[in-house]
Amino acid sequence: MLNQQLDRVYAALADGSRRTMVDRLTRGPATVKQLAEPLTMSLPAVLQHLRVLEESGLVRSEKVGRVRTCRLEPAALQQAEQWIADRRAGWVHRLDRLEEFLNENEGESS
Amino acid sequence: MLNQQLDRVYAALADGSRRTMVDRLTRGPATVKQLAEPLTMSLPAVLQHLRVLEESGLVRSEKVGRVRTCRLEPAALQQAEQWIADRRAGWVHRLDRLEEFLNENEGESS
DNA sequence: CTGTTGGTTAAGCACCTACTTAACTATTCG
DNA sequence: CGAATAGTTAAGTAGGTGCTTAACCAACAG
Repeated sequence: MLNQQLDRVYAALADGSRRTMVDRLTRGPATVKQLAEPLTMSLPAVLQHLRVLEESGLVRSEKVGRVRTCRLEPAALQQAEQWIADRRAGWVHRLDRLEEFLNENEGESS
Repeated sequence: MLNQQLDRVYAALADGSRRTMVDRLTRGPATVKQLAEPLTMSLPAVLQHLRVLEESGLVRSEKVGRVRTCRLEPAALQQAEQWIADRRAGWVHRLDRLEEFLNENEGESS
């Protein structure tokens, strides 16, 4: 459940165009046109990226009149950050263990 | 350059099996066999996941005798964490501005 | 030397992804 | 109204991903 959501968030971030879109949205809401502007691809392609971002939960959008306005959903971003932070924390804790010292110095005599 | 590396790190993390492998490696180095143990797939499949992890820079491995030992490369993990942290920081800054706006216009209508 | 363990390579297959173009809808402007 | 704007849908295509099985090699263990 949560695992699949993490899959989608990381998969969404694994594309430069989508990261550009996310980056733009950190500076405030934007229309589809505005999100497309810095990208060198057709509008339908942008729509498909947007769909990936929405399905990952990173972005939410709402249509008013003929304009769709997109905004960031920081909870999903935080979830992805947290997973990494937790693992890095575990790794740091391991650094304190004697076992590593022993492994690194195994058979070192001269 | 760096962008492609980020692509690869996020793509590597976008798979539950690979995250399981990374998680295992936060508890110390492991052989291919050990990484494969909790996963319900063939050894060649695990090798392919390992290759993705190595190409992303998240994992480094070394073969001694017939045993390949893998360990985490936390720099890549930190890079991925940092990208998100930077964007979240930008978003938080924007929130402050919104809050400011709301405060300035407090009680202005009913 | 022989068998077992740990890993590796190759080939094949079922999806999935990131685009494209063409055609279309719905809103707003003059 | 009619044209321009903003977005959407559909269909096709090239290439990538995540597995599988079969066959294989290299390093120990007995």
